[in-house]
Amino acid sequence: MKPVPDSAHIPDAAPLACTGARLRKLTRRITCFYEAHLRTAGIRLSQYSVLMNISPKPITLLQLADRLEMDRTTLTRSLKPLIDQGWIAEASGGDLRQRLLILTPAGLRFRQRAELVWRDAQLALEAHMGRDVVLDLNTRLERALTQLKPALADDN
Amino acid sequence: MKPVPDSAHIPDAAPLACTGARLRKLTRRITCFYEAHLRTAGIRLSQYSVLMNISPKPITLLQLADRLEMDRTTLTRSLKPLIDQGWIAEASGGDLRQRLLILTPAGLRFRQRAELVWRDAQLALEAHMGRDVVLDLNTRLERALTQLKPALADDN
DNA sequence: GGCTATTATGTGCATATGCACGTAACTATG
DNA sequence: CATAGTTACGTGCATATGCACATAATAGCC
Repeated sequence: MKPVPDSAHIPDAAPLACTGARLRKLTRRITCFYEAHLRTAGIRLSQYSVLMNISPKPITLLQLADRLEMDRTTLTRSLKPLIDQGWIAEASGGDLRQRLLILTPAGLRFRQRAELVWRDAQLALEAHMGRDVVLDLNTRLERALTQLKPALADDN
Repeated sequence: MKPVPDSAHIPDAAPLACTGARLRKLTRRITCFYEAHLRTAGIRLSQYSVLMNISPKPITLLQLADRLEMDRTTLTRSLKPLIDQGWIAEASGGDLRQRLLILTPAGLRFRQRAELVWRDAQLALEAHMGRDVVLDLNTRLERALTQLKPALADDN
């Protein structure tokens, strides 16, 4: 039997290796992987995410940002190229403060093409890393996302 | 017994939900979490990573980038604030092409303080998400990193 | 010893990221 | 209905990220 470790000298609560650094590293690599494919469609991974989360039904910028769980101001800037391309447009509604965003018909068509390319990328990733590894990773990411809810803004 | 699925209609190889999008989302949240702590030390998470991967022994920019597994040009720019703060300096060596980087004594002192703050952040993350979840996540990230080696630059 | 291939690095460009600050539009209240 | 508070948003700033392109220094070869 192993002796109970002396918590004063071998702290049980020693922090794990930096999760943040690992995450960033993996995100860099995987983003590169996806974008190597998506480049043929002329779109970035984050832009693809935006397109997949918008529909012809108007949605405000804030709502879209919430859905994507990204910073409002980041989204503002991410929209520009998508609007320039004509894939997303603005509808006018009652509240003059809000921007109502919609997926245009051209955006829908483009999205369908992009989806095929994304699919290739995802399958290539699964083939490269091992489908079970990717599946497993997805599960853990999902769990982590559940455990770490959006920053509940310290506005209290 | 379940019948063998008809692969023509229920493709067994249907791609998983976008791993890249999840990763980016989690990275955003976790980076925010760390930085909320690191802010008190006046440093960014990525800068902290750089400091933890450099020593008083000279290392070239390319070697450091390889060690951090980040793009060379990203590192170039990340170094600026660290050099401005006096935490990292440049030594001159034989090959005039390369920048030899070293951790300064001030950098070493700062790093020790920053490490305490990082430790708080990591422990807080573990407390918030559940230590087992974080441990598990770390394991999967590590595995994924192993499976997805750096882009082997298509320079062949 | 020169000419060429290779190597180490910087920089422009286009996003991605989020905080602090500022502003216009809407709402609630007296 | 005027005023104060709230809400939805944009923008400046400081990085983060990586690709394409440019350049200086070194190495190899005849």
